[in-house]
This record gives sequence, structure tokens and C-alpha cells, in this order.
Amino acid sequence: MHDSLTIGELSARSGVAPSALRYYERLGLVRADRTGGNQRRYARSELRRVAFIRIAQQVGVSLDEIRTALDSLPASRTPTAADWARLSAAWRTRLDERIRLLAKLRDDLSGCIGCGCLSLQRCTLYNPKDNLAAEGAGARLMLPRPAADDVTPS
Amino acid sequence: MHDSLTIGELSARSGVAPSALRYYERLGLVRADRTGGNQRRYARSELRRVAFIRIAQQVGVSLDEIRTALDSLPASRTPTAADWARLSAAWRTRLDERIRLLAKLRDDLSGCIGCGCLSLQRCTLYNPKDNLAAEGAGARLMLPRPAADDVTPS
DNA sequence: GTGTGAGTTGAAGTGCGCTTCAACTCAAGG
DNA sequence: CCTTGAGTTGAAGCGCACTTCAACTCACAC
Repeated sequence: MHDSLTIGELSARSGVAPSALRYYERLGLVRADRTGGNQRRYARSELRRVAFIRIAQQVGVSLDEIRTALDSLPASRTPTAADWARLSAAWRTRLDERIRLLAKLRDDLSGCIGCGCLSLQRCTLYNPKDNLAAEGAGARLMLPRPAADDVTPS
Repeated sequence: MHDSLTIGELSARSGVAPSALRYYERLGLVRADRTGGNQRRYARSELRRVAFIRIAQQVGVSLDEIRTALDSLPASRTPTAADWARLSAAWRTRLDERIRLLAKLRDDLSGCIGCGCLSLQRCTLYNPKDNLAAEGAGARLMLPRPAADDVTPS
């Protein structure tokens, strides 16, 4: 057993396509040494980075934000369990927040199923504070404009 | 008060940009009549369709799937409250599912914060059933490959 | 040594959900 | 009438997260 991984091995272990791993490298999310023949060799610790990246994506974090988070890991040494725990805790907060938002949406939607309305005038999903009512008779969508990637199919 | 809306009015009421409304029309998500001068005039019932579209997006449904759902509404008459309630109930199920998945991820992540591991070999987030262990010493990512739009920043 | 599967690169392509642009027409108030 | 803001179109562009491609090189088993 060697202590570095080829891109194919890392791909097989992490479930991430080689093309994606190269892409992550370009973005500065992972790093690799090179052999004399210019092939990538990944330290085993990169496995953990890739794991973190995929988990963070599940939570809804963009690769750019993930990079920022990873940059906060110590560069001088291999990150310890405590280092990873710190980052994971931060994502946990995001997860909680995200779950809370979806739960609220679900509860509001339940109310709407009851009345069958989905009405911009009356529905609790919209304009709960009526803070734009001054502009006219109608209400406005109060849901945040979703970023294009704001949603997750199951 | 007129009983049809210009694109600007619908945009203001729904919080959706005119360009997006035109895009939705191209995809068959909304429809509009035309004036003699070829301008769009939306029936008030289109407001509800737009509301539904935005809510469904929050839940994580692609525009294509939303179109399929909207196509199940009766074409011959203006949809009733009961029609909308049926669709909303379907999305509610998806929301529940989605919340469940995120909660599982959160709980697993909590375990990992405890051990600080995020390890592909040991972490409960990975390969919980070890069903790929036969291929070698390592485990594989068991998280579903996220679709590119699988996530939602808060 | 050699064949073969694995790896390399930069550039271009993909899919989604829009936005922007240019060039043009419409509608309504003064 | 005329001005002006709102609306029209098709085509192109954008941002993200990748994938695909072509043309090439490497590493390892035989």
C-alpha cells in the first residue's frame, strides 16, 4: 500500500470523477504532488478534504465558499481532528439554519393546503408583514429570490 | 382596476423579473393573451401560477418538473382551490423528504464533530453499510452525487 | 522493449435559470 | 401629434459545476 493516491484511486475512493478532482485543484480546493512524469499524486489527507467538500455541497455551500473555509486550515501541518471539527461545526450551523427555513416553508405550505389559496393577497407564504402593501392593492412575494442554485431536488 | 396584468404589473406583484416571466412562458409555465399591439396581458390567475412556481423552486423542483405538475391542472377551467391544494400537498411531501435528508446529514455530521474524523474509513457519513468494501481497504462516498443545483445557500 | 490502460493539457461544450442587448414598436399623458 | 416609458423579439451571454474532447505522455506487467 502506497501512501499517495493516483487520481483514479482518489476518484474511486471518494466517488468524485477525475475531471471534478482536476477542477477542484484548479479552484484551489485540493492539491497534489507530481511524479517525474507530471502525474498527480494525492496525499491521503486529501481524501478528507474531498469528503469535506462533498458534505459542504450537500449543505448548500458553493465551491468558492468551501475554498475559503479550507483556506482557514493550517497550511503548515496536516489538519488535526480538532481542525476538521471546527469546520464541521460551522457547517452544522448552516445546516440547522437551512432546515429551519425549509420547515417554516413546510408549515406555511400546510396552512395553504388547508385554504387551497396560494393567493398573493391572503396566503401566509407571502408578504407576512404586509410591508409593501403601500404600493398598491396587491402584495409582493416575500420569499427570497432564490439564487439559481438555491434549491435541492431529493 | 383592469382584470388583466401587463408584464410589468405581474413582475411587480410577483417579485419575478419580466425576463424570467418571458422565460417561463417559453417553457410553457405561464401563458398570456396578447393585445392588438402584441403586448402580453396576463389573467389574474397567472399570479397564482407564478406563486406556485416560486414555492416549488424553494422546495427544490426544477422548472421542467414544475411544468409537468402545472400541466396536470385542468386546462378547461380556472383551477380551483382544491386543484392547488392537491399540487401543494405533493410538494409538501417532497419538502418533508428533503428536510428528513438534511436532518440525517446534520445528525451524522454531529457524530463526526464528536470524533473530528470526517474519515472515509470510519465516519458514519460514509459507506454506512460497507457494501463496497470488497473493492479494497477504503470506503466510498455514499452521499448521493449532488445534482449541480442540489443545494441552497441561505 | 512494448503494449495498454491510466494520466496529462487547454479549450470547448453542457444544462439550468435566467439576464442583457440591440433594434424596434406600443400606449398613454400633455 | 409627440414624447416617453413600457413592451417586443431573437440571439447572445453569464455563473456554476462540471464533462468531453483531441492529442498526447506515462507507468507498469509481460
